[in-house]
Amino acid sequence: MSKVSLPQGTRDFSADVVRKRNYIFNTIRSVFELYGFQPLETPAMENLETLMGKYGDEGDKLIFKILNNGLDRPEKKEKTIAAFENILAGKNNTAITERALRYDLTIPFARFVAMNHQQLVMPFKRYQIQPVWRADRPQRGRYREFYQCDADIVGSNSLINEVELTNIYATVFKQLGIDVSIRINNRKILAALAEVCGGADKMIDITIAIDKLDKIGIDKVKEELTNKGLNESQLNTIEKYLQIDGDNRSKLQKLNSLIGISAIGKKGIEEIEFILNHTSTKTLPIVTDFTLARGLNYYTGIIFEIQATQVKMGSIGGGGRYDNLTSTFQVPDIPGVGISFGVDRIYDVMDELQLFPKDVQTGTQVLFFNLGNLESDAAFNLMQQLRNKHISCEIYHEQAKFDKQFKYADKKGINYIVIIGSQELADKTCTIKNLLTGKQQTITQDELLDFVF
RNA sequence: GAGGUUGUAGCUCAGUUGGUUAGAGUGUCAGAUUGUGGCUCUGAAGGUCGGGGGUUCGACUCCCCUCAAUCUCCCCA
Repeated sequence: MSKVSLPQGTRDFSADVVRKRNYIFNTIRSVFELYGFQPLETPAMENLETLMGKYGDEGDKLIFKILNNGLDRPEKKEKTIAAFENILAGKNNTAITERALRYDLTIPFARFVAMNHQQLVMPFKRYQIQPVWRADRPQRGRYREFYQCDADIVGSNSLINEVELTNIYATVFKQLGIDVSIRINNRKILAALAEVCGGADKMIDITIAIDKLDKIGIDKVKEELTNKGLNESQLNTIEKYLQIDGDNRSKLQKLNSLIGISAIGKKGIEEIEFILNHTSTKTLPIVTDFTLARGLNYYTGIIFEIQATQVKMGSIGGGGRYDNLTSTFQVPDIPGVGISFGVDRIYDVMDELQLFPKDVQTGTQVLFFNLGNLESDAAFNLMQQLRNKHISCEIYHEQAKFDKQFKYADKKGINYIVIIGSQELADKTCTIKNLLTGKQQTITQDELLDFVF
């Protein structure tokens, strides 16, 4: 074992992995652009105070903080020690750390909007594909450095935006070849359930409990809610709510009879109906799921979650509507709605189902054999001309036996080799061989430049 | 943050109740093979057994600590 190592939860990506990941990134990016979203990049680090308090207590603990420089300067000693005592007491102290690594893309985006909202053309549609860092305990599919791909629309309350985002999900996963179900729900419906159960203040407890339904079963959910102080008739309502089934339309009908008396519940149902009416459920795999809650507390309307249907895996995407994105940055509430793609999990799903196209791995297309000084000079010249035609080529790094040069091409997955030896040099020809078919032909050097690889 | 499992060559893994010089397959490199690869054969390199400490005459093996991977909970992508 080597002594050099990687920090916990981080990874190197070798060529074949990078190519496959780029295939996913490029697919997502091109669809974002197709729908009129603009790119945004923000710094790897933010001021600590920008991030703290935005992700809940658990989230705050998982933020990577950056140690200030110059703490060892003698004149700062007293201050540093005092600040360190503060840290030990569980408080933050900017004398020791005032910057932190980006934890997600949403809060930096909110910060950006708060700083620039007067210049931005509203509604502002941005997408962002960058790594984020979390001091989480790594597990399968969970890392301390991973990429997020977000698209958000801010400054508009229109449900057209939700429809567009639903279509983006459908388009991306269709292009990638992954069968998914797009589960949707509405926070307003969850709020109405809490209201009807006589405990509007219990909404958080109720949503956390019912979100676990498929994991722990209905009895455990009821048990958990009893412990939170819900009574028998409230539990009955929730049980009826959880038993709603059928297709999307009949689910909404049953839901309406249960919580339709609540104004906010009616609104929530109407919003979901709007999405269903403006998308084709024949082609889009939209499934209403009233148990869907999603962890982040800032969602206020429609929420999404994407599940791969052929592989057992956590969600590979999610998002929703929020009404108060910028309020914590002293800017009047700007509403928005956004979605996110989990690239690392999408990669795992595609790898398992072997969905990556074969040509993803094509690197160098042509290898020129190196058969001597004069020969390689001629090869060099031709190689540069091919490169000008956007054909990626390389020349073997030294004169060597055929055997070695063939094996090099084989290992690197190069499909064509071009041989220019003394004979070809004299004739101004070259021999080109397709390593997949084994066929070879000798053509003039001029013809090589127009060869279709 | 709590608990469990695992860690031996680049990779996949053997290694007996603690016993002398830790093995195999695969991969790598060289040769058989001086203008036609993938096969075959021969040979070589590659490990202070994740790291540190302890018990012992003696530790890959037993104990403690630590690091990493992985699983469950929590939380999430």
